[in-house]
Amino acid sequence: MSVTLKDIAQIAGVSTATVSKVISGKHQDIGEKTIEKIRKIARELDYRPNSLARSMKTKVTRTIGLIIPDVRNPFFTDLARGAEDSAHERGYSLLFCNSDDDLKKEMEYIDTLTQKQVDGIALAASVKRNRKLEEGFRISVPIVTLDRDVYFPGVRGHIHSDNESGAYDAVKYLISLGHRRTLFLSGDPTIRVSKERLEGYRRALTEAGIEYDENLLLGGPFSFEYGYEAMRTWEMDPEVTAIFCGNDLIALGAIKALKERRIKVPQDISVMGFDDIYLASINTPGLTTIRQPSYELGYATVRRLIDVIEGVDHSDATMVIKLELIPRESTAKPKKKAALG
Amino acid sequence: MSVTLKDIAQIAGVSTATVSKVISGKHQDIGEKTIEKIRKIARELDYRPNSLARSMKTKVTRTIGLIIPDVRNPFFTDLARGAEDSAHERGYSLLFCNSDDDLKKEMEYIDTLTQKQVDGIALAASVKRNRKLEEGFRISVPIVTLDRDVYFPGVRGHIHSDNESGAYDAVKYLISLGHRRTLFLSGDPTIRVSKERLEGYRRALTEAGIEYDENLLLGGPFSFEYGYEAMRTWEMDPEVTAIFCGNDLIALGAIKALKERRIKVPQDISVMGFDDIYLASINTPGLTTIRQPSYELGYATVRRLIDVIEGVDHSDATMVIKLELIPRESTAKPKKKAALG
DNA sequence: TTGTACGCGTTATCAG
DNA sequence: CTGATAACGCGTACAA
Repeated sequence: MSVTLKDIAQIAGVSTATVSKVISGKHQDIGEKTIEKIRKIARELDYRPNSLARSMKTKVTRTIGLIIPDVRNPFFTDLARGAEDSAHERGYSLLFCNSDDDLKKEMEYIDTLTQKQVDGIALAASVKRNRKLEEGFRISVPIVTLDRDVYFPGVRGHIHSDNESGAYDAVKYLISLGHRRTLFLSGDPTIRVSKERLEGYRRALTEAGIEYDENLLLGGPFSFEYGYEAMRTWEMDPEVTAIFCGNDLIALGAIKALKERRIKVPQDISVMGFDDIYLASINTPGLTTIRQPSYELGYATVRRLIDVIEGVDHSDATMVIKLELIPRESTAKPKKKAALG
Repeated sequence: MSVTLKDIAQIAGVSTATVSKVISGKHQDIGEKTIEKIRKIARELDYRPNSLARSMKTKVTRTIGLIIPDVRNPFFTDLARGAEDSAHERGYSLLFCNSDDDLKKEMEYIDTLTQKQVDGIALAASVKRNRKLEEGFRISVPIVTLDRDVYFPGVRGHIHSDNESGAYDAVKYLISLGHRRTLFLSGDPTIRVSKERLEGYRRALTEAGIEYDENLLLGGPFSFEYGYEAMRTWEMDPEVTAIFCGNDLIALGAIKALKERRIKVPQDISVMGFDDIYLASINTPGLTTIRQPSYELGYATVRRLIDVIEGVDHSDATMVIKLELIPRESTAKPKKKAALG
């Protein structure tokens, strides 16, 4: 059995109230000698407060939940770390949940977290939503969502990247290099981030007076394997001189397939990614991409969440993160031949 | 305020004891009608048990801690996911902590976890240990350690990879291809895993009648950057036809530097890694490596931990995981020229 | 300056 | 079959 306040009180010959005050630093009105005595005993007995009991009284656990689809997705790896750092800095612990993009699992996690009395939840929601199901789901703790849309009632904040502008910048950059026909190898086209990126893609085209061609839109999972397969089986279009990918994994898969088909990147075709995961920088060629500050995203989300929890409420409920273009070696001007058709 | 047992009891006109029994399924001796009544009210009020209160009584939180150096290290990314899956399957939640290889931070985390009354801790300890400090550190919860040595008293199990054999297999494989001089680009040579891998390296050499040359041992951080720098500045030794790296990141860095120096992998020089992180498979060329099942390692560690917690004690206190060689394209027979000197 | 007493929400023990 | 009642460890009015 571990040592409790009562034990200390008994040994010191004082009441638990006194000990409690000393331990939790509220000893404005306790005698110097008693303070010292209690501290000494606590040290000797290696006393550790029981957070559970404390939380029962205070209604505060200093624990928050983080729900993400899968840490192994590099985007969420960094995000998770950012979230943990943010929590740790503010003295909170993080309960770690992988939902596998499964709404049911996600809701079960929310349930568990709620029962464990977390002070709040940072939710990178699963892709597949079910509006009906969600709207009937009662949540009693503050939630801040991240990167995806959620219909749970009671969401207290929303943080996401400016996907539209990011995609716009990407395609504009390709156009500025001289690319007129750019394949958009999107991720799952049904989810919001993909739609937003498509918007950006189209805006850049429109602005440059290039007509949108829906044959240049391909979509699939956000994975290396998808990018690889898509480009392995892709029917070459000699006028396409660039590929803009839904994320870096897709881009890296595409590059691998192109290599195998003896199509040189960037000499024959330029490739752009999205996210700027670590692999993007160490790949050969280095991948030109749109950097999503995923660490910062996780960090900011948890900071916001804790602000909400602690009542340091921010006025604006949703926060949009700006993205940045990182030029590397996977993009170049199209060859004259190709450009001329 | 959320609804409690008492609320339900009041409405149902029974005692909290009765409600408690029904809610937690211990109603062998409760009347059918009362059961139904209570269930109905609970449903209508959307009652959620308060885990904190429950844990206070039962002394069990069904929460465990996971301490790793950094999720962003790909090895630990998978390990973390394996750990979470394992915990989730058994109905446990996971408190997620990144120690940054800092013993002090690690001890602080252990402290917090203890106060939060976790049922146990899975610890992938930081590299830099301090025997003296550790041995004075009292820990009251079961700990299972993972991959690294720890001197905390009270450690209840230890799981690690068979590094020596892994390295032995790697070098033996290189030798079987015909390589006689293999550079060992180790990770931090002062830590145990590195020492074990060096042992394996030497054993393979000895067995093949090749003399160990300490000039062929280089060591540094387990990072891409280190591998890159080391090979960028390496003074070419034409007799060295293979490089065995302390982990995959080092290997990938080395390959990048070699590429820049116009040294072809594997034609001019073979490169082997260690770990088999995801990048190893998608890199070009695919990296021959020793697969450490990091997901499984995390999974097994948590399973063991929970077995200890629940008293399903295993007899053997330490478990060694076998490693597997994954041949890919970064290794080949040395060119005749080189082989002939 | 210190102590008393109660409550947080739950479970367990035992008596009815 | 059901219900008081006492814990669990701590914090906090309020009293002394």
